[in-house]
Amino acid sequence: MDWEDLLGRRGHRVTASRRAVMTALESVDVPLAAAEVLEQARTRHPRLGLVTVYRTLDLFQELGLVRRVHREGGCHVYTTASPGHHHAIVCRHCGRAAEFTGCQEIHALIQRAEDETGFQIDGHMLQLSGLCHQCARAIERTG
Amino acid sequence: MDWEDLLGRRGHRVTASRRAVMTALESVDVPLAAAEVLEQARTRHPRLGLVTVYRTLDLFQELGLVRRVHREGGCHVYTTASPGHHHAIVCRHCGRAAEFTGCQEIHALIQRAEDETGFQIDGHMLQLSGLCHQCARAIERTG
DNA sequence: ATCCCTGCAAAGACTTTGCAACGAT
DNA sequence: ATCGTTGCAAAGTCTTTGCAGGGAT
Repeated sequence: MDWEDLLGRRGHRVTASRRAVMTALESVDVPLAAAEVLEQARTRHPRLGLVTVYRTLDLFQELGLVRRVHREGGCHVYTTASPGHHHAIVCRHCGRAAEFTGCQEIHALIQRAEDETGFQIDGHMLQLSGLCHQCARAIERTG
Repeated sequence: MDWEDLLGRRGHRVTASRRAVMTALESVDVPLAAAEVLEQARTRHPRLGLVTVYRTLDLFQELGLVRRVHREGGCHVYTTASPGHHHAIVCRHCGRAAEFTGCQEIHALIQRAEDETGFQIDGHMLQLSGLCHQCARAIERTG
C-alpha cells in the first residue's frame, strides 16, 4: 500500500509538506536528522518549517512509515522503514555515503546476543564510520 | 584495577564528587540519566551540581568506566561498564539494559564492506532493539 | 464549509561552556 | 604551590507547544 493511501485511510491529509519530507527521506540512503530533512525538503518546498518536519516525522513514525533511531552526539535521525534493509557507511570527512547490503554476520551476532542477554531482539541498526577512499588518501598526503 | 587507581594514573584526581557519582551508578542495576545520578549522589554529597555530574560521566566514559546508552524519550542514561568493547541493548518497554560481548561478526562484515566500498572503516555503531525477557513474557500474556 | 495542518515565536528539556573559587596532590 | 576540579549562571542544541491563518477534503 502506498503511504499516501495509508494517510487517507487514517484520516490524515496528504500535503505538500508531507510529500517533501517523505521525498527527502527516500532520496538518500542515510538516516537524516530533522534539520537535515528540512534542508533537503526545502529544495522542493521552500516554505517548509522545522516544526512541521518534527510533526511530520512523528506522524510517519506512528504510522510505521519511518523509523527513529539515535545518533551519537545527541540528536535523532530518521530513516524510511522499508522492510528490506540496508546499512550505511558515511565518510567522517566529506559525508559521502555508500550503501552496504546484507547482514548475515549480524544475524549471527543477534542470535548470540539473544542467548547471552535473554532479550528478544527484533531490530537492529548498524552504521559504520570511517573515511572514503578519496579522503583517506588526501589525509594521508597532508599528514 | 580499581577505578580510583586508574584516575590517578591518568592524571585525574579522586574527589568526593567523583566518588559520589560512581557510588550512585554502582548502587542500582538500572542505567541512570544524569539528573537521576545527581539525585542519588546528593544523598552522599549534597553540594554536588548537575554540571559536575555531566563532566564526571564524560570522564568516566572516556576511561571506559561507564557506558552511555540511549533511552527513548530523548536523554541518555549511564551504567557502569565492564572493560572491553561491548554493545548495549535497552529494553524498548521497561528500559532495563544488558550488555553483550564481542563483535567478531561485525569485524568480518567490516572487512567485507571495506573490500566492497574502498572505505577505510574505523568505527561502528550498533543498536539493537527488542524486549527483555520479563517484558516479552508480560506482553505475551496480556496480548 | 469544515477542521486538520502549517509556520512563527516562544517555551521546554537536556547538555555544554566561561569563569572565579576551591581542594587534591 | 600547582593546576585539575567544582558550582553557578548563562548559553547552546534539540524538540515541543500555543495560536491564528491557510489548505485538503
